[in-house]
Amino acid sequence: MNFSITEENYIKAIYHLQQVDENVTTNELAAELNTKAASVTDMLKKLKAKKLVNYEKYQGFRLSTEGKKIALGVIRKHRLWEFFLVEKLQFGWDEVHEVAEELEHITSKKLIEKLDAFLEYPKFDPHGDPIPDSHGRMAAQKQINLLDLPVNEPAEIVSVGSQSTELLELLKHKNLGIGTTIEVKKRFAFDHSMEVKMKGQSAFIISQQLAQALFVRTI
Amino acid sequence: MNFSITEENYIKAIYHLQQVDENVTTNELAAELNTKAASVTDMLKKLKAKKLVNYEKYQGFRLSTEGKKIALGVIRKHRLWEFFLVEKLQFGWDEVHEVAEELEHITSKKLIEKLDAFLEYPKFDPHGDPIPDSHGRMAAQKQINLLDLPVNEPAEIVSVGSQSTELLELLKHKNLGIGTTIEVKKRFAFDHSMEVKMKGQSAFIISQQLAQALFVRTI
DNA sequence: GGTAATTTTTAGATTTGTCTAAATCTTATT
DNA sequence: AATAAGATTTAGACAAATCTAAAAATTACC
Repeated sequence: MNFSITEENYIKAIYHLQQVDENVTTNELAAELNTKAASVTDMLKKLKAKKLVNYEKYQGFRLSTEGKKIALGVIRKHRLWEFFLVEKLQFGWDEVHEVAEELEHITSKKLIEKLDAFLEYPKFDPHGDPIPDSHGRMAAQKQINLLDLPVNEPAEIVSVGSQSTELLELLKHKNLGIGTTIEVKKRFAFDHSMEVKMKGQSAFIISQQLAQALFVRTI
Repeated sequence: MNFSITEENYIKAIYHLQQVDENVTTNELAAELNTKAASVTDMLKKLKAKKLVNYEKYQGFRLSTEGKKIALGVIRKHRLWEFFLVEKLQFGWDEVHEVAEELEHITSKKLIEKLDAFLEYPKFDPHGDPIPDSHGRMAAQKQINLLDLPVNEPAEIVSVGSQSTELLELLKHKNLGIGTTIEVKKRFAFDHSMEVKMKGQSAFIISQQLAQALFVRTI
């Protein structure tokens, strides 16, 4: 079956919200999609009729098995295109999100399989997120939040918590990115800020908000 | 300004019809787009309001200068993507049209410039049609119809007159394609069929309809 | 030049996705 | 357990793009 771009965007958004909390609410989804609760209710009826969500009035909702499959398909396309944009077209990793939001809705199955082969079956996208394979399977990222990284343990940044331009701009400014090696030197309980250090550079302070958006793997 | 996918498809279709006859009619366009004359009239009012067509009720219409610019932009994207699909993703040249119909509507300007660079600024797409540059300029194809090719003059196929799957299937069957060298051996006035020959193969017959769909350049 | 045939446009309806405002349900509080 | 606050749904409207059927304009023809 085929789905509209809007339907795909709803499904993808529900998938992302489910990562945090299995049961998704109307207001949460409206906020995620910059739309109104009433519009969400309308769309949920459609998605329920298509058996993509399990939804009971006033009770919240979650994706059905079929819905998850659709979500993973869209995410696969999104992340493969991001990889293509960065690795082949020399885009910066902080400027590919919007373009991939459009490319992910191209329908050809053959296209995405051939693109995957052309890119030599990458496992992670430029933001460090795993790319689902054609069956929806993806590598588990055993990553922890920078807030939870013990002091003096070098770790590699593997993923960022959001794709907002504001965050990406800040990361660029501080020269932080996927693959950067970083170490926590000191924590300040008052505001949860922390002093961190990159190899060969002097230490600097990052805020709680920023630390929370960064995921690392110890090395 | 930004245009909807539907608007872009109308503009592109008008552009193509104008190649044959400068003044385009409502019915022609409806046939080209597989829609109804009433829908065309509605859209023409919109395009006129946006100053993309010169249109007077009942009088037919043509693209404005601005409209032509939009059309060339869409055609540029379409042909660049076709080139990408064939050269990089190993698609057959007869299976790229539908996919490119979707890709041509991706809006990022930066994407298309980077794609152009990645492909090393190709001048012709896999069907032999010239690719407009970022200013809308394209190489003129001094090509003639196979129907008009003199007997015993070897020529190279540079373009096909339509992208219909029926035509492409026939070409594949006969092993004809862009770049094929061909020579007319004999013409039959009765049905305008002709005997042609490819280097190292025995001659065979092609119909008027097929010959009409092939454009060649003598060598 | 008047009528017939054809083309084009208008009028009114439909579908998809959205909105605001009002109604209804759930949850939190006392 | 009653009420207030908050979340969710319904009702009714709107814009984009489409359709069918009917009206209007153009063109073709005798």
